Amino acid sequence: MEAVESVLNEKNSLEPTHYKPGSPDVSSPNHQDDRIPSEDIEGGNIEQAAKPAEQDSNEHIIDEKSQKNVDYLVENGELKLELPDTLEHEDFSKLLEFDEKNDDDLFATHEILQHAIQEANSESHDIEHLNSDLSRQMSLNDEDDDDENNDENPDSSKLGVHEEISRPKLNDYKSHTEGHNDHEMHVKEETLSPKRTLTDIDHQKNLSAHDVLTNGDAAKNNDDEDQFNLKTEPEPTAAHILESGRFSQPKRHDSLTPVMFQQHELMSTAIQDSNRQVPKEGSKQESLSLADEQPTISAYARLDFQSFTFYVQTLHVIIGRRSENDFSHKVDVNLGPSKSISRRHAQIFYNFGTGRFEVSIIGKNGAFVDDIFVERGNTVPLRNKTKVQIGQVPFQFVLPEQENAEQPQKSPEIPEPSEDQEPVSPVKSEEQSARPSVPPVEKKQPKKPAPKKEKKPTKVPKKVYTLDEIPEEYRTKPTCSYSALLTTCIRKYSSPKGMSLSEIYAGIRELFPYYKYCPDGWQSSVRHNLSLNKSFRKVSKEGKGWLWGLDEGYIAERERLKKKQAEVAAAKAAAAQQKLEQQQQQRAKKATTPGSNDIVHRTDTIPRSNDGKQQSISQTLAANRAADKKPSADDYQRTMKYLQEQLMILTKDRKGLSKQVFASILTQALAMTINQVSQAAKSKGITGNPLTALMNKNPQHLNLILAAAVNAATSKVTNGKVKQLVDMSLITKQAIKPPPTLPVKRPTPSYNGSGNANLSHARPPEGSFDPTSLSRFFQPRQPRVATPPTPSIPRKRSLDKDDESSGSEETSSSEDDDDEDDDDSDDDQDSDDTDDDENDEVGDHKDNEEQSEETAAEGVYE
DNA sequence: AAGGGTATAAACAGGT
DNA sequence: TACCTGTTTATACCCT
Repeated sequence: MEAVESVLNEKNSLEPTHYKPGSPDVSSPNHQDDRIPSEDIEGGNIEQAAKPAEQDSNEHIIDEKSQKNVDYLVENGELKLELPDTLEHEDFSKLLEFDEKNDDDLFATHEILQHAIQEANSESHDIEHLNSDLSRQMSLNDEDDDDENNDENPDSSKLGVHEEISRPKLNDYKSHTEGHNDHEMHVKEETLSPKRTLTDIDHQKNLSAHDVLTNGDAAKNNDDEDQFNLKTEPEPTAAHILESGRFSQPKRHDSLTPVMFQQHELMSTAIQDSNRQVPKEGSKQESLSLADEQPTISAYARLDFQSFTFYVQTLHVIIGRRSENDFSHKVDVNLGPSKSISRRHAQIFYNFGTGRFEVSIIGKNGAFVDDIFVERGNTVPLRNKTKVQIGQVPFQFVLPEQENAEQPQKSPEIPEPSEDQEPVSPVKSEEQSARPSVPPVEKKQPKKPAPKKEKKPTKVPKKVYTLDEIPEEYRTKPTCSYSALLTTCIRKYSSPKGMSLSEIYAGIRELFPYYKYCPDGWQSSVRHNLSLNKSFRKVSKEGKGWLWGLDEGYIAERERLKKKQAEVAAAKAAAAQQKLEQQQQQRAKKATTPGSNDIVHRTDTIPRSNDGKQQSISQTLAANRAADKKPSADDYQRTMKYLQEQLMILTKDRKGLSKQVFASILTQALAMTINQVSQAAKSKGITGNPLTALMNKNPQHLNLILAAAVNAATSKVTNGKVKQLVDMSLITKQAIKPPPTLPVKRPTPSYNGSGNANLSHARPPEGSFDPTSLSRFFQPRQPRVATPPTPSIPRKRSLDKDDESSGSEETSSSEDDDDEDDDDSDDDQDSDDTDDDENDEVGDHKDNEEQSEETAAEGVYE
């Protein structure tokens, strides 16, 4: 308590600088209505009073056209800054180039002056100012979205007392022209300062140690007026505060005395300090015609945006995004609706502990301070002319002291100005920590011990996102390969001249935001791919790099090759399967031979189906039953021949499809048919050659299956452009070439009886066959759920691989082609969904897209 | 088990 | 000089 008392007696002061409002008439009476009556505050109603005040009076959209209103508002200090809606993109886009080179231009727009006049204002947030520190601390932990309430509530009670003191009064601003008043105000505020200190101290109690290192120190040292001296600085390093050596303010400022900012001064200083363009001044002059007569505006500092100026008249300013009708949260400086800007993106506040203004980055996208990226949760000091960029909106923090260097320093305490624009280093400097306290004097004279010639800390390390910061859907890496990624990207964004590497990077990030958040390294892979994968070629040279494009020829060739391989694979698969079945049949046959009790025995030898699983008893039995069936090298041949012929018959009408496409369709259809029939039979424990059996027994049905497969394949291959090649409605009536006479007399017994769920429809004669039932065979392939954790984006392996896998072994036959199959599970379960038989919808857009992309992108390095 | 395809990382050279 | 771009090499993993 002693400390508190002493603090209260302190003569620290924090006073705003006085600016001349841009508006001509300043004469209007103070408009205190919107301000929180001190009674309320003192009476402990701060919370109640504060909120309405914030919402109602803090934010007014300035209509540049209604100068009158503006003036009025300005006068009353109510005016809050908000970007004109129209400013949004185009205007901001100019600011994209914010960097040293463009500083001048950026800040040269004449609009600045105009806005300076109109928007000099913001005031109030009384409560907040008081709490600057506290709210800062708190907000650091805040999520972007839950905001102000959290900030203010907790402390408001304590703050209330200080409120009256710290709150700048508009009256004062007006009377400024008479230098004397300044003094008065100054004094007035000094008395208040101590309370702030108290507040700070109080806050400290409530804050976790790590949150308030600086303040904590201050509290300890508050014995005399120097309580805020740098003594407390020693370890000002709250985890969240990053400062560069040069920023380290050796000493704390006992007070922050406001300086009068006069418009004309601003202009001139601006010109000389920042090389601002005269034109700007001119324009400003226009609007500031009354400059001389105008009262000054008290402000601690100001924020120079490209097209307006915001005067920091409170000790706590929230910068963020607010949509037009959203008054749910307070924003002192509205940066527009861009989603890249958080609703509460940053807050500027005066840190009594360090005696300077600081900016805390609250927004999840971080911000740039002097071109250095500062991520959320960090706080950096603000020096004169510190550049800040939030989203795409840059602005400059300007301390009056610097500007009015000529003027007698009213406030030696104001954070030291410095001409240099050295960037803030995210790394804490040794200097700072090493230098416990520096006499106020020091602070002024030597620029800074930091003779750093440092240009810029080499490179800003990319922000490392925590999981929470990454949108859920962008946390997992896309499953598609880089080559697919690149192909897609180039297809989508490239101009005929190609895309530069950086454009490709950007395109990829755009396509897959995952790459916005993931650590760097993928770029290397991208380059590697561009170089090695022949799908990509250099189109033209630009600057130091090339513009990249696709080698469509190569890609087409690749595709063709792939299809070919797919065909071969399918054939192989079919052959393999056939062979297998033959073997099984042979064994089964043997098993049935008299005197052999080796049925059981055989069960051991045959037992494994291709998938390596133990054959079930029923399978074994089925195999045994089929044992007497004639081995079927012939069958196989015959069946294949039949299928091929039927395919040709069914697809007489090629609907203009190219040979290549057509071949692909046939291949896939054949593969589908074989796999599905075989699989269905297998799943029922049927051995033998179900295809042959079906062919023999019910060719009509087989044709239906074939037709459905053709349509599915067609839709798939053509990406839905052609839905069906075969008219299913006619298929049953279509002339069917009779199956070749069989050397084998009887149809596969095994198939005969039981049939399987899928084939069961075949039992009844053609007439009763419901083609719809086939649709389930050819459902569009679902993205493989099996592929573990990585979801959001499609599967990864290329088409050809899938094709191959389809044929490889029966195990996989069940899930054969990625593209054509549907999972087994589907077979039995959602057999009769609403699919139309004929148009088995093959894949949704995405599926198709991906497929084609992947297909095209199929990357082969050599 | 071998080989192909792909992902990563890194070294290096040349350009800006 | 720092950084970007492009090439090349090496290694590892997965899949067929």
